[in-house]
Amino acid sequence: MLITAHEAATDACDLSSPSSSRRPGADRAESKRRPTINDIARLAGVSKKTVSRVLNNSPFVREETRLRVNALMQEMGYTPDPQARGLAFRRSFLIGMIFDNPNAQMIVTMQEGVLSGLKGSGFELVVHACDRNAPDFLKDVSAFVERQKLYGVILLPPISENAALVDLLNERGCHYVRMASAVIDEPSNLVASNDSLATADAARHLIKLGHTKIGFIAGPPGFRSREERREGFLTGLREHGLELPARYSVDGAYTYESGIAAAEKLLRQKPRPTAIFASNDEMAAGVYHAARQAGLSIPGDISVVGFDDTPVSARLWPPLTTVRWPIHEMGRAAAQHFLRAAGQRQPEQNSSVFPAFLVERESTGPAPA
Amino acid sequence: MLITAHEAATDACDLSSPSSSRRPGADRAESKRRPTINDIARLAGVSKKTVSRVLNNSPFVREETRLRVNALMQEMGYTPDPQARGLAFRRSFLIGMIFDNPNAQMIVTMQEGVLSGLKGSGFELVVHACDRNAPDFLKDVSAFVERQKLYGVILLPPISENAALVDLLNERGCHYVRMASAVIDEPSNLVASNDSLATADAARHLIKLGHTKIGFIAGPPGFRSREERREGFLTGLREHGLELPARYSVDGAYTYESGIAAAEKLLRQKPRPTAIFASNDEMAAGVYHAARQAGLSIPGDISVVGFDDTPVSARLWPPLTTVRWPIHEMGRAAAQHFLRAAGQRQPEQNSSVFPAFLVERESTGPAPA
DNA sequence: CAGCGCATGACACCGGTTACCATGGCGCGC
DNA sequence: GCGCGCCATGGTAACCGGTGTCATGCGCTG
Repeated sequence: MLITAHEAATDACDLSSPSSSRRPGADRAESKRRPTINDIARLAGVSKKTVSRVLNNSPFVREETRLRVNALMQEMGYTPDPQARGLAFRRSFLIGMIFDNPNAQMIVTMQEGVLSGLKGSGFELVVHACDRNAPDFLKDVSAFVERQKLYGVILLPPISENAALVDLLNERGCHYVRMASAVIDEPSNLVASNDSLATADAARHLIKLGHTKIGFIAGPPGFRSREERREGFLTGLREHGLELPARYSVDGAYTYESGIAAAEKLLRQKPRPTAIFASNDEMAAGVYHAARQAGLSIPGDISVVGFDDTPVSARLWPPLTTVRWPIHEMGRAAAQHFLRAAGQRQPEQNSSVFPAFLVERESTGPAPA
Repeated sequence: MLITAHEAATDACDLSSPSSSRRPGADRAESKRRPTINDIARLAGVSKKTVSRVLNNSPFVREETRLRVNALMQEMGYTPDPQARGLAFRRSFLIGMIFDNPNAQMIVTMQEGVLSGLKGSGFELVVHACDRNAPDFLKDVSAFVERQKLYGVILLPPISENAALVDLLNERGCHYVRMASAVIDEPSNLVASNDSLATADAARHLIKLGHTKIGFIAGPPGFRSREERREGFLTGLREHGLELPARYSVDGAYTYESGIAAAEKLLRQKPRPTAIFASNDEMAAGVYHAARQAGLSIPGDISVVGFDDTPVSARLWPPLTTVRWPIHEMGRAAAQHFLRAAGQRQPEQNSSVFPAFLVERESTGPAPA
């Protein structure tokens, strides 16, 4: 049963109307009515169609008329009803943000970025959590987009790489932005960071400190970022003639626990690596744990680098050297993508890349002799 | 300018219509139309009004008719258009979550809880960040609620304690739920934890370990949780005949940095406290930092207790003893509050308290001799 | 047979939009 | 100099997809 049960207040036996459970002054109902387009039209002495033209920036309105109508709207505090507008447009003014992601900080930061970009535009942000492994994943998302007639959709990693989902949105003609860790296949409707470059920097940083035995903890399969960070890291190594032997490369799951397990495995290798790059901060925190258990000091015995620059990374001891990517800015960019689509401005620049970069803190130091 | 610019596609010079920038197969427009209430009515051989009655669970529909219509809706994959419904209801089916809160983990967990409670109900969650100190704070929130005709609003701490905002919602007749750290003044429309009880437990825990010189880092003014946690802590102390001398009580700001500063101040006191309670985990992490700088071991030289049980607390070393409050469940409860209002079920139980409790980890130990 | 309750339908309406038409001013051709 | 047609502008009706209001037909009971 998908439908909410609204006992029909009139048809039904009217058991205590929904809204009036506690409303101090419900008598001044008429006076507090929101102004409608008809009110504005009447007061301005024009037709509602003309007001509508003003709202929609139609060029066929005399300047004087436009000014008069705009002033009146301002004065009356008029804002058009998004539902009525959406009904006629066959499209709502809602942006959906769809995610299935363990990284709370990333979600909130992204949200803030999108909201700041959307502020004052009349668009609102609707969040939607989902489970990309559920059998009805596609149906669920599709129903959400369809029902709400979303104006646009923001896909967070890893579901931003779900081809079936992207196809579905394309077919439906729904605006969308994919957030990704690299410019992937088809670069349209994409807001991306360049994880591989930053990760290569991380590798160079370690090499410059004299490390040659470097362990790598990869992300889980299914994440584009896993590949980007891995490739970038290998690139950084190869520049200096280094390779990544299989025994120094372990898979993780982007979780604390998986970071511990991976680090324990790496620390058992002979010779023991003198540095470890973890593909995200959570796993780097796991490396800290494992190093402490093994009685190793950071960075004296072993250097650690993470990725994400979450608050955790600065709370660890010593503070973690990690990679920061500009999530907030990427969120703003996504919002602006939709505003451009709505306002028809510069439709050409609909893809953008935001650089990630290494933040050097105290978890990396010279390789021990 | 509040209004989004939609160049009128017909009136205007039609510069490349908004949506059709890249749509593979746009010809089968008619066949893929979503079924409307009229379609269902026609196929069922009833009027649209009767279909509407079925949708709204009106008791005045013959059982046979209801079944027939329901079956047809199922078969056709019909879902009512929330915009059209909302337009007629003068109320949307959107729940707004309003926050001004630094705690990302809390926001995401709350969101997840709300979403899980809302799932399948037809309601959607719209997030709205705000700045409670901005001059147009009230106007901004009010405009949001008004424009979207929100069905309900969830207020996160600390703005859940903003009396002006609550009044505004009451006047408007808008459903709302306040999230709080205690049952405050008027307990209606409230979902709360009982911070004071859990904090008292924390105090007892430390006392049981032999601590008598206990430092306390309070939250910032303006947060109800500041008072609750403080009161609870004092209660726990007094049960055992202890007091909190002024020199052992410091204000913090719920941030890492403020935790460091507060802890440094406490550690300078003579005699030095052997335990510190920080009113949230971020500040507890700050205490770790200060203790490390002072060359003190946790919990050997000093025990630390936090509050929130954020992921950070388990990543610290040693893992932090802290208080967990069931944010996820509280979010679900908030969602169900609105569903009850919509479905008219048990309208009496519209307030609920969810217990917080101490999670003992390894940052607390016997008081040093 | 009046009167009542249930089940249903006709119709206007929510607040915007589009499609189409009416008007009035102006430039143009004769 | 006058009539015609075009373009800019604004009005009207229908529509988007659901609701509320009220009237109606039916079978019952008293």
